[in-house]
Amino acid sequence: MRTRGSQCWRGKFQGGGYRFTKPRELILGVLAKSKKHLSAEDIFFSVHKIYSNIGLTTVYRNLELLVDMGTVSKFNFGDGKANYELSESESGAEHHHHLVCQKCQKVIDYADFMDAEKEFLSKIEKGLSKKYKFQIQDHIIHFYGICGQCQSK
Amino acid sequence: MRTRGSQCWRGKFQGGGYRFTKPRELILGVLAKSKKHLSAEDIFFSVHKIYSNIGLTTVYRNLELLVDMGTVSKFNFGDGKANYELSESESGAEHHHHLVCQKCQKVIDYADFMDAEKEFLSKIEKGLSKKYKFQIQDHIIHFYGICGQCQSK
DNA sequence: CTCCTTATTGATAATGATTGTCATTATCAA
DNA sequence: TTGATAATGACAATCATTATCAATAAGGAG
Repeated sequence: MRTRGSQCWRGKFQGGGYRFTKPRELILGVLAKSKKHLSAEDIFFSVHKIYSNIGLTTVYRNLELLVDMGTVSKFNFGDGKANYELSESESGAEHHHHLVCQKCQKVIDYADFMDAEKEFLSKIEKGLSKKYKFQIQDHIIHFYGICGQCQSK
Repeated sequence: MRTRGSQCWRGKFQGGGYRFTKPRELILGVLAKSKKHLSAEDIFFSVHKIYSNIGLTTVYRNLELLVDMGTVSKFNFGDGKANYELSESESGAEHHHHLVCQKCQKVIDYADFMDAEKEFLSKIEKGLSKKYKFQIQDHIIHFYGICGQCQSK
């Protein structure tokens, strides 16, 4: 279940006719360690510390590729920049969703009530994909509101 | 329940110490007629047809205000631009969510299974807001996948 | 109705995130 | 080891959005 070590990633790339390069290894390494959504720039800076040759363009290019490969998930929380994280199937991370504070833009991950969610999704996914002929691959649930800190101001 | 006519909107603005201006009237008019998520540029062009003085900056400024007032909802579907629509409480529109095609970026609204959703939300909202001290105001559910047209290509 | 304060506007420039270009470099199959 | 070409990085370009600022207009006071 666990995908460990860069050799495993090598195969993913080569299987798709892609090459396994230093930037790709390091970008995935950063994502794997962080386990929380990072912006392209965050990733750029992290990689830059250990590989100062890296270009921001390369980070964007590879994130796009990784999203296409299904290895990485891309989110938009409404602050103008995209965030990326290893997709759950890759990271073994818990399935989770987000609470987005509309004052300070903070994002809280939560992974509670997944039993209730599973029950809910099982009820509707089939119906939706039939009615709209839409092949569902993924879903997100975002709650918007005010976080504790912002409430007490 | 129905909020009809621009005089009703006038009050909303004036109540908040804002003025009721032509651009604001027209922007709301476009949103009210369209009933589907429009980008700032979409709105700009629509208003421009009947009021060619309008500036794109003004559209952005007023959309921001309207979002703050809770009159308009802002979405990010991941295509780089934000989309706006009258919030449900204003438009009387059905509560709905979105199916986002990852190939062609098309967005399908759906309003099915709302009973199941209500049941699900009632189970988890209270728990979430307690556990994370997060005051929930709104939520979105997006399903990502491939739409019918793109499947048959 | 007129005046006056000031919220609002629109043109413009500026920003910030992301994408395109292209010559150079490096991967990996043969 | 070598060669075809995928991938890179520097740079310029684009796209959405935001800041600036002088000119305009909404609406309350008189």
